Amino acid sequence: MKDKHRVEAFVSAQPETGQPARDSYDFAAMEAKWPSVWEDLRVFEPADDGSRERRYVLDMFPYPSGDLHMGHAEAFAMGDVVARYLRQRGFDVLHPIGWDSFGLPAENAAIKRDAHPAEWTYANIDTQAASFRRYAISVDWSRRLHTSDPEYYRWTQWLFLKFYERSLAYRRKSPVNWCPYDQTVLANEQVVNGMCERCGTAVTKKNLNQWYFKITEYADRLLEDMDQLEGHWPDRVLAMQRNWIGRSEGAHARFAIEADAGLPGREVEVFTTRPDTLYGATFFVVAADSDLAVELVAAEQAAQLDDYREQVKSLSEIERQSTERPKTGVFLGRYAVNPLNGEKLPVWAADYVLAEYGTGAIMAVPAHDQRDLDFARAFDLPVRAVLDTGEADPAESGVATTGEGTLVNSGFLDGMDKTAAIGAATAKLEDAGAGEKTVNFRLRDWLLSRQRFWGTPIPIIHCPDCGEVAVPEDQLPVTLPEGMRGEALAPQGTSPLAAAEDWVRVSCPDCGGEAQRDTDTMDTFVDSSWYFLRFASPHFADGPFDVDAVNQWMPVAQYVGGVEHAILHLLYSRFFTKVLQDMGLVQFNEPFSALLNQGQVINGGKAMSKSLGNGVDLGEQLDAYGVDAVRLTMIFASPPEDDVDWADVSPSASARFLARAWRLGQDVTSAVDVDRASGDTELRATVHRTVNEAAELINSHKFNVVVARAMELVNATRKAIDSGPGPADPAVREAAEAVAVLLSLFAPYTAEDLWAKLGREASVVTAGWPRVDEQLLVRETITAVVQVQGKVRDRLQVPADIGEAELQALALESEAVSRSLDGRQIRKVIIRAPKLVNIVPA
RNA sequence: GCCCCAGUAGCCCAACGGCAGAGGCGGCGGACUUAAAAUCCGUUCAGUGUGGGUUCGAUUCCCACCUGGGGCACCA
Repeated sequence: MKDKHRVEAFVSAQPETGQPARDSYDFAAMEAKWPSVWEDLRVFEPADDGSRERRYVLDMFPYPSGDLHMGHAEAFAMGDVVARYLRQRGFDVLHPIGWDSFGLPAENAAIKRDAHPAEWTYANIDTQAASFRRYAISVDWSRRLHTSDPEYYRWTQWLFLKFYERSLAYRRKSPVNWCPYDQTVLANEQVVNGMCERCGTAVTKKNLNQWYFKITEYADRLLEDMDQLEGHWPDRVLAMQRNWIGRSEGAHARFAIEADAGLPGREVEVFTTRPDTLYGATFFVVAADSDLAVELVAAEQAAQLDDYREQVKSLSEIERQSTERPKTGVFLGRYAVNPLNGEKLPVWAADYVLAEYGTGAIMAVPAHDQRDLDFARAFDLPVRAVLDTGEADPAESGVATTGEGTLVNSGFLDGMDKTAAIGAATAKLEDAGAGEKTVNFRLRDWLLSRQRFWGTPIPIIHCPDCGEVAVPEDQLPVTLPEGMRGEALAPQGTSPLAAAEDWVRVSCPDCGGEAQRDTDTMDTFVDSSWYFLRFASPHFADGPFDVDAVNQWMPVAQYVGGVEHAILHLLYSRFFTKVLQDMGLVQFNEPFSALLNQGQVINGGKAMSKSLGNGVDLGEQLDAYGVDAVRLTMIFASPPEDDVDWADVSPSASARFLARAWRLGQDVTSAVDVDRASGDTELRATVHRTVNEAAELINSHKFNVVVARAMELVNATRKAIDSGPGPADPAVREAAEAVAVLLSLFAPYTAEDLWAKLGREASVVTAGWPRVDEQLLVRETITAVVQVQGKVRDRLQVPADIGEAELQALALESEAVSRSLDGRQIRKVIIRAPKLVNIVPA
């Protein structure tokens, strides 16, 4: 760290410095003194009695992966600004904390140490909780929760069963993403560039029987309701969700597959966004890995298809997704009939068509789709352009044309433009009963089962006679089996729970016969999809939450967290909320009204990492500079959503500022009850302007600018004491108290200590936002700018209420103006009294 | 390839369409000191990525491009 030596000097100088009569700024003493006071006063607990308007501020709850790090420090500092501000504004603020305490790392640690995941998990939670207390986040500790507590996950299970009742949870066998390292399945959202999001291993496909949530049923609402979030959520998060949901409008078209060599005729539907190009279809492709391919293939080509499918299966996800790879495929020996023109198209199987998207089959229009064109050129299939875009013929150029143009070679569509042709072709399909307008989504159902131990057991019993049976509500929670630890949890491709034979064996709730528990556990994103609801009534025993409490607090007024959850957690939580709304349990359709993505804390332009050796230890920073200085550094460095580069900031400077602010407290000599209104007008105006502006800045999340304003206020107050109206002026007290309240949002210890130094009683947390006197915001004189053709030529001190004519007259008298006009005629004068005059010469 | 965001001083960053600079870092100078640290005071530095457009006036609005960051991507 570049200013390390300065810091040491600063810190070690603490005990001896200062003039004899003055205390020195001692952050360690403050950190020792105030937490118990706050606890006794219970200032961070909401009254929850309806006496004041409620506001819910929430930080994404942490995963207990060790002690807190710099990233936590930043995120929670941001959330705390909002919570503390709203409290000062008189709202009843709910600001809770809990832990997302199920998950793989605990299990891996347990295997390595021959321990139980709970031991590691709860030890880490204790460590983090202690650090959070030191860090003085203003949360209501009485509402603390952990998703791995049976009293929490019984309700996760209850919710699963409610989804199951509504057919929103179902089990199906299908090819799923499989991580060979973690030995478990992954949701689509957890596969990043063909790799396991968690460990980076290349993901493969496995055909397994797994549980899903039917999130696709909510695709439309998840998309539409984003309108409400517009302007309150970051654009990029909304963009990512839209992208992920992937709505596309188009048409279904049904192609008849001709009967052939003993195989009956049948129909196969395709999805296309370009029904206008139907006449340009020259072949037909089905996904190689789909059942459809096997069903369609003619006997003669069956062996070839088998070989091809084997070949496709052996490819990793990364290889398969590469767009560089040449097109491959096999002819299936069958023909499809174009519903519009009756043309016979050869049917192929290829891996560039995805089984899971659309219908798993496409009509190939090589002239106007690059992928189809690549395929056509690889297998020498015909290319027929049906939209004249004025570009080179795709058959010659090898470049598919996708722009606007006029339809050709297309029968009744000829001469139409693209948009008209899309409508006309779709209408024709509908008339012919061969298709219809439709909307397709990229979003797939959420695969929620995991073959791991440390998670919420799926409350289903498999009975040989009755099939899937829900565990009756009164038997919840289905707790994890006791006594499993260490190696017993090692991944084997099947769930570790399967080895707990006594646990697995149960009697069927329906028939009483011998049955088996489902041995999978839930994705931990299920746990976190409803925790924000539990906080409203964390000890409620008769359901996942008290409906009234939830409807009083929710939706969350301000959610704070990293952008890494842009699609996973946030999409799932939105989905849960909508389902709960449909169940009548909540009265809102979106859980988080506003979202703030804090940036990351990096060091030297790069993410902190062990391998780079550029990690910064939060504990060391706190020891060296104090909690407040670290918090202030995070907030002052940049706007909340930008990254903070620890190499670019100076916590020692933050500490210096805090000390300067805190020292104001010892210079104020007026009594606590002095009449502020009798104070120095100039300083008072500064105070009121600062407070007024700070409020606006916080509303627009410009916390860094608020800190700058607080610095200005401290400077102005210092000047007033040393070379202005002096320490006894009531305005100095007013200013110092305003500093304390402003600081209470960022630097809780310094603020509280300053407040006490000023003779006020704890706590500054509930001191209330200073009332702004509008009179003091009005300036008596103002600097008017005189421009000639937009360039500043003079400045005039004028009364704030000057009239336009008067201001114009003054401006025209200016020597600088006449010099700059240089005899030219005046064409026009623009006046914005009292701030500006712009003279436009002819 | 498509989508989103951002480019202001040596650095981090401010600036309702109206004086480009509020705050801080760093640098420089000074006060205090035997000296240094700490503290305090003062001071330096850009015309806003590029090119157009709208406007009396553009960092701000519009268009195109460049650079950087991020997301999606064989999604029919």
